[in-house]
Amino acid sequence: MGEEKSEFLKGTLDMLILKVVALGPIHGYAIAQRIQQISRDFFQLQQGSLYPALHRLEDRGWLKADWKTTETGRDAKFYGLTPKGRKQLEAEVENWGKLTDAVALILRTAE
Amino acid sequence: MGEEKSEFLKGTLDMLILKVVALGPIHGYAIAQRIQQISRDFFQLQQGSLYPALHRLEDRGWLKADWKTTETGRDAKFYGLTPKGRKQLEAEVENWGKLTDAVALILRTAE
DNA sequence: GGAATATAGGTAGAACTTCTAGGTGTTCCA
DNA sequence: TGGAACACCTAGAAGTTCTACCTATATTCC
Repeated sequence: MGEEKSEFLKGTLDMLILKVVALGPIHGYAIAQRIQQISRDFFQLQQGSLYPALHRLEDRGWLKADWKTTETGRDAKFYGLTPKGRKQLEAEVENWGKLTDAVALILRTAE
Repeated sequence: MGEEKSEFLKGTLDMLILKVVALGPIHGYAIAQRIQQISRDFFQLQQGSLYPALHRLEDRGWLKADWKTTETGRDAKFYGLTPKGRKQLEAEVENWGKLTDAVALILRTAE
């Protein structure tokens, strides 16, 4: 009943992943950590959301992955943005701005 | 290919409906029109999204409906906010603020 | 040495929302 | 009288995200 509930990503997950990847090559596990850190723990990205999302973005040609070795000697898939992915990120950011503007218009309405 | 695509509500639909209903008793068809008008056509709420959402909100005890007659002499279900619905709206607005703040933190990050 | 924890990858299936595409009937106006 | 706008609705598909699992390796602590 009174339990804490995990936060919904509300359709922003793809954009957030693209943005974090745009900062430089990074592997999946670190993407989740970064999103959580930067958002000050608001987003707690579960692996069951993360990996399907990464595969989806790769399938669409927005991300490209290479197996490399991390600093700590582990095998990990490093993701990078494709040119298509960069355009997609721009489009999503623009649309996010329009969406939040539209929501703000409605939330500000008073009778 | 180059066609216009309908806009996603990205999980905001419930909040938007609750907000519009909070402005005063209103029937479903008019809710969709208002959301579209106030958002300057950004949101184009389809009936197949609208009515299931209204029933969902009513089932959860956030909305209450009464059949009445419109000014133009038609039967319509007028929706109003329950006390529970008002609390839910406040909670959703608060969470929306936190969500957009968290997204903004990530989008503003530069390497 | 052995156990626990953190790191790193993943899948399966359910739950939920939203969309597409239909359907019914009424009132108004040309 | 016939079409557009109004007003209600459902079914089924598509898509995302969640819960709950799984594997394996490196590090740290007892």
